[in-house]
Amino acid sequence: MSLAEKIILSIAIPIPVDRLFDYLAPNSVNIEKLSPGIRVKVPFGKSFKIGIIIELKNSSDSPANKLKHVEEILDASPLLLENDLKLLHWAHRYYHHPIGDVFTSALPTALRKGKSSALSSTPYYELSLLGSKFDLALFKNAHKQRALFELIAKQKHPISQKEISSHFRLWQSSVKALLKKELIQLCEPTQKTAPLEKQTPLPANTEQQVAIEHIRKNNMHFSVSLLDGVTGSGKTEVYLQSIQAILNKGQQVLVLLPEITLTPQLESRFNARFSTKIETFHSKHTETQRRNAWLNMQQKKSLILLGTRSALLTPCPNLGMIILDEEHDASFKQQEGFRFSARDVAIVRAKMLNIPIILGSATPSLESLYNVQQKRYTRLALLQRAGSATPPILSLLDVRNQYLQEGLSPTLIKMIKSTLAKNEQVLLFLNRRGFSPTLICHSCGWTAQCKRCDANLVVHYQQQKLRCHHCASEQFLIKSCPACKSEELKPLGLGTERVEYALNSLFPGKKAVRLDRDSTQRKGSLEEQLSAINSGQVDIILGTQMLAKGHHFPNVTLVALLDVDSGLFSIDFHAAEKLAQLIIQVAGRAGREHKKGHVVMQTRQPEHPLLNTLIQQGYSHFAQAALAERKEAQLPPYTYQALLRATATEPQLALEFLSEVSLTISKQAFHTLLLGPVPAPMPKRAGQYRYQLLLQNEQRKSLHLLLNAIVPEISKLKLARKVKWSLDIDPIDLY
DNA sequence: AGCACGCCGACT
DNA sequence: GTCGGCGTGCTC
Repeated sequence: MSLAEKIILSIAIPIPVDRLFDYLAPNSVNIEKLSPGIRVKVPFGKSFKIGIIIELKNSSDSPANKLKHVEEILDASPLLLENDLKLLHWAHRYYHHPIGDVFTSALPTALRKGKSSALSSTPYYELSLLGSKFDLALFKNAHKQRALFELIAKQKHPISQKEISSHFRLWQSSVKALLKKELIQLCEPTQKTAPLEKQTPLPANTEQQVAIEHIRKNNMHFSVSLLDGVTGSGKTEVYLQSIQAILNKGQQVLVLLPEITLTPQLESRFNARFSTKIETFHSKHTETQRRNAWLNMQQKKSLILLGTRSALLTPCPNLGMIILDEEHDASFKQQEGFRFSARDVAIVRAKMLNIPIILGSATPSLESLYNVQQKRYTRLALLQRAGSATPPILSLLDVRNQYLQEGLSPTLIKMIKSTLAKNEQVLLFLNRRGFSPTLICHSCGWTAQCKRCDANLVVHYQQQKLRCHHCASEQFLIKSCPACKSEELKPLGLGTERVEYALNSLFPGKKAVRLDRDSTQRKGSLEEQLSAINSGQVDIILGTQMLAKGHHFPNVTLVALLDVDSGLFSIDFHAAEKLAQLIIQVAGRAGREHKKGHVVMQTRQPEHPLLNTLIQQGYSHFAQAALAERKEAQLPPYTYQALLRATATEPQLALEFLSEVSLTISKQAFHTLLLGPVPAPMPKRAGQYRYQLLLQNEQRKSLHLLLNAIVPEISKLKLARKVKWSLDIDPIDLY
């Protein structure tokens, strides 16, 4: 037992400075209580900060008189273990982001702020009551109503609002009595031993069996399986059976999803299958809930973690597999601060741990398909739809020289009518909310622009507002032109709100429902709408992006994308890939179950090669063609990019800053292509002027050597303090 | 990031 | 005369 008097601790502190800070160990602390991954409270400047021990050493590079003592050791044992630290070191090097930020990003906020890392000793019980299961810990902490509602919401079977109210009244009166007496008898400790399967696995088709078998055979070592499965092909069943094999080995599984909205669906399928507790981790949970889920995994109390990007870095000391669903989805990339790709970091994590990772998607990213070509990943195709479902028929609808009624061509209107006549549902997709994207003066040509952005103000007719979709600006809908005073102001172009009006007059007696960010703002309203749709009370579903993910509409047999052209012309080379993925995802909403689905896309570019390859030969041919184009143009994944962005209230500041950086780089003899500085695609946003400098190299290594050399130089530039700048490794959009 | 120090302009 | 603007530098 030696005292740690001469021990120096290198601490990662969450400030935007890419270095560690050295501290002396607290007086008379046992050296065995110190190790990397433990949180400490340290005096920093005038105040205190929570940091993480990164290294123990015998001497410091900084002068001894500068060193302060650690104020407090916060954890009895490391929160981040060796493997976690190794991964974070890698992420720090790869993303060139300040080390303190990177390391603390692995912790849930409660732990970042210094909350205790000891789990409460309340045992976990499941209470079987009125057919529902409850977590006693939650029940006790319950602030009556809220927790009760949460508990009800955790039920596996959807229940109506009415039922909730009546159950609630019943419980409210008996809560106290229950807690005191009956509860104890009703409770059974949850089994913590090897989880049993509750529901037996579904019979797998041949393709599924091949996939499951391949994954099972390779589940003892690192391997990347790209589960390329069309909508409805049963990817989830492959996940479930693969997970079971890992659980049987007593190991943990990390499952990542792009969005919170998809979590409950998957969670309920997991709950139906596994008797082990499923931890979920996403932004809708409270700090305490997230802390508990995180600690339960960290302490091996739970085996399955289901979460979004923010769950990726949760320590799992016995991790046996990672699954990342919808791997092509852009939301796996963090778009601010520490801009990591959860997919790429997950792959590195799997590699470091020598465990398998499954990437799932109906529309795999070009990078992943490229990695399949390079034999780095194994593609496991699921082409058959489960049951008797047949794939939808995709076709283009040439709308040139057609009279469009609020964006709907006569042919489409006919198709909608005949679908409705068969008592089947129609889904209309338009990725633009509001009434119209432009307000124009018919007499002088003036258009309503946002003062703070390079963007039009969008007409929101219902609320009589003009709104900017890029900043918080809004104003009342004006009646006369500010430039010429004429009253000839016309909404130009099409948004979902406008189409909704049109549908009501074009199809009287039919019920249309609009699903976009505006119509689903109220909490729970999306769920209400979805259940109305699935109970057959709705004839036409109209919506944006948010329709494309996860929700199943079994009675939809016609899907129409009203304006596919707006996605075709973009300066961003990712646009074609994104559009194709969107089209296929939206198309996947149609024709499940037994009914044949039709997907039509209105376009004025019926000859467009991308669209034609996609609809005639499918996504995978499209992807091959798109990859060939990328190769030809020397774009990722054949080259590697880093994007340096700068914003400032004065445009020349941002521009000068990037010019200086560009100069610094060109002085170094790296063969890196410099593109820019150029204004961002939207040069002004929320009053900030935006510029960017793109770095590209054929070798990832050379690019990173360059970044290693210049990132510290960038931070030293005087202008770096006057602008907001960020570095984006492997950027996925240029906005 | 957050804070202090410091050097300039316009106010009781 | 001082209050306070934000440019600059530092934090173990």
